Amino acid sequence: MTFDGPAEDLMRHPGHLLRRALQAMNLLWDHEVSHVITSPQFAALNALSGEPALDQRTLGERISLDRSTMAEVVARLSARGLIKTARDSNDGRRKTIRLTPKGVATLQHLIPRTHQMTRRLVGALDAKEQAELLRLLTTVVSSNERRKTR
Amino acid sequence: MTFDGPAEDLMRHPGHLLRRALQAMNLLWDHEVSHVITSPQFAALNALSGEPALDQRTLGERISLDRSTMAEVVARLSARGLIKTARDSNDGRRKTIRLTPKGVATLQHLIPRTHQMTRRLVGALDAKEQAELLRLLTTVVSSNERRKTR
DNA sequence: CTCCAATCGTCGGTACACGGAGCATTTGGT
DNA sequence: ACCAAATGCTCCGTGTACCGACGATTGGAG
Repeated sequence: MTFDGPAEDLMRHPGHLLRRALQAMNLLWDHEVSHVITSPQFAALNALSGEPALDQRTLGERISLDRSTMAEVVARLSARGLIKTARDSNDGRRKTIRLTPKGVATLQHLIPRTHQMTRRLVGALDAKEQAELLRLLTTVVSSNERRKTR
Repeated sequence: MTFDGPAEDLMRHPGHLLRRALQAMNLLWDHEVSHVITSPQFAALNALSGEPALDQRTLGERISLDRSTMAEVVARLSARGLIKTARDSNDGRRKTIRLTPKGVATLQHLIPRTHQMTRRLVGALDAKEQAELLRLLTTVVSSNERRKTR
């Protein structure tokens, strides 16, 4: 028995393709959106624009980040002056997080760029295919929803 | 002007969905495949099964990892005794990498588990949709191929 | 044959991403 | 009112992932 190629063709593994696709997205993000604000940071700002004064854990649930990662992202956004944190007066355990005016401005500034980035990312697909990709990914994501965010 | 929700619906951003999908994949990987060998590590072993004695950089190109990350993955696989590295006698800069018997055995052992993991990941889609997802992701990945791996 | 540019690997720095342990605070059951 | 369980955040350890800089080595131009 000889080896003509790898044991598995990774190009047929959705997991591998997802990793590659996300790498491409991150690369495009740096070029087209910002090399300062990352996509998880953008997601956090965006979530706060709809629900101000979220506590850290809930914010993490909204954008699907665990506690540890959320803490780091919050620290960086805070250091950049895009958000402000405060202890919840009703619950001393919680940290409530709010956008600063600078955070709002940054978010508004980046939104068109994210659309441009998306166009480049999926530009090789026609409109129908783009919609289908969105639908399939949404199905995969929601069917694998995490039971519990530690 | 009031805010009824976030400025953007991230569920319509392919980039965000890719991140979520990859998170789901990684979670499944831990449960269904191995919490010791990660998916990039598996990819490396798999690539080596098809092309023994690759140098570190080329191995990275095969599975789409940059030199720094590849170095770390190689170090971990080496520490686990799954690969063996040696200086290339023809080119002192290069490190050639080979699977050990233990590496081959581990790869063979994990392959069925990766398929099981994939079934769970995309199980909510029918066969036709799974094939379509694979096709769309492949198109996105190849249309955003990196020009140069630093 | 001798430099010089290109190349390979390393290292340090930054940023996600997650689990587990630990601490403070809150809450629910009695 | 009290204490135990639950909860929110932090800290630590591990593992991708990438960039820029650096040293060693190679190979080609002159």
